[in-house]
Amino acid sequence: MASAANKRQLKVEVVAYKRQRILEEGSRLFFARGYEASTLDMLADRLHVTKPFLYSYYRNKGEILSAICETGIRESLEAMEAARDTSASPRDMLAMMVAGSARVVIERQEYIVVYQREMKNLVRDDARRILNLRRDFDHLIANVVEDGEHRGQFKVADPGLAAVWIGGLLSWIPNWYVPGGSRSADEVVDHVVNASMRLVGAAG
Amino acid sequence: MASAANKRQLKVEVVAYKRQRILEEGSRLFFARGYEASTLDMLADRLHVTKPFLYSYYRNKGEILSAICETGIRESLEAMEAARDTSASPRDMLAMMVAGSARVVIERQEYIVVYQREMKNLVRDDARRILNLRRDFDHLIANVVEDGEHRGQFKVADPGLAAVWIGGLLSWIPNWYVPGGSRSADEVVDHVVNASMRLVGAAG
DNA sequence: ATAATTAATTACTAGCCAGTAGATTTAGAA
DNA sequence: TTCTAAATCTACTGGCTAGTAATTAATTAT
Repeated sequence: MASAANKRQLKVEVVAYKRQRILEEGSRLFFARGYEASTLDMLADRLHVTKPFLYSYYRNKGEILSAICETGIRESLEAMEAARDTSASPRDMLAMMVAGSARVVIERQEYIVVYQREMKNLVRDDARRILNLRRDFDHLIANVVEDGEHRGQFKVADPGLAAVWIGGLLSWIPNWYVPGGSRSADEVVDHVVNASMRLVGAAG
Repeated sequence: MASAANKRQLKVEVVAYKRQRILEEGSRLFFARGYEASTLDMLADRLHVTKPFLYSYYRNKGEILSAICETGIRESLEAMEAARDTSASPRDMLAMMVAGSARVVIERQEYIVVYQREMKNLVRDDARRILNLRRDFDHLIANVVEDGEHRGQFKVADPGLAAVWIGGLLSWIPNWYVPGGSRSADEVVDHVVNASMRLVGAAG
């Protein structure tokens, strides 16, 4: 039988679920129509609720956007951190990092595209917080590239720049990968990993 | 002394200049604030004119956006076509193509970024017209990559995909090149050319 | 000079939408 | 069942902006 504590716990989960559903539909809507052109009434309709419902889960429209942007970059970052925390060689580690975050980009296309496109609509504080995540992301790549360079596995002029290039490849995926199209997600991941390896001048 | 024909000619040029100035300030404004968040009154203010002035040079806000997007992609395309119309080897031709359009991207950052970000706000016909320019752009790269592959100068699995990657590198420039920053425009062009060469597996 | 035409402005409206106040329904506790 | 609190909805508004009609200013032609 359900104790009071269990019920409280359940309620917390339900709230979290509702917040997540708002982001899910929000990311699809903003992806399809753009942030400014999307109205909260549209978002509410898609969720079969009303606008004030949204306001009891997020303070305002901007907070929904910032949560979407943060989710996209944070999940990519987490995939990279998981790869960093192995003891693989720089070469394998970079491949794992790129593959991991490529999978996030593919799975969360809408979040990533909205993040890139609509960043400019974030209020200053949100923009800074999210920019810092982005910086962490770039540093993670730069560090492993630099490490590989020192160990002679890579051949690059400027590890920081190489990291930016790789970030670019990852961000570019949604521009050409069509879900359900001729290329499978795994193929796409392979291509991105290979392209990254070429960019850092990995032998092979 | 000015003939009637000369005056007519001059007037045509003045109209063209005004239209171009609208695009110039429009691209800066849309770049800085986003298309939807920019109002025509803001744009008019920057040009020291009034909103109805704009309406006598463009039918509506959307037409200004589409002209900006088209300018960005068209100039990049023209730079590529100029390189194609030489008799250079695939390797040199690709380098010239990438360098040429990289220079356009650097010079016209605002146009390019607005094009990428705000494409979704174009009405159907404009979107199609501009997408076709984009296709031409990709095909131009793909053709030279394929040619180089056949002649053994490049080593790629999928020329079409390699073209997309290179397009991605070019589009990514505005995300890290800061005008007046530590890297000169020429350095940036070199980096992009080198990265492109690595992506197509050019020897050397 | 002056009439005619072109260019640009002032002053307005219609519609849209983020955000909110207050009513109503639903769920949980006693 | 009835009472209380939480969740959600109905109904509204204030501000903003694309687009326009009517007017004035500037050019050009006669």
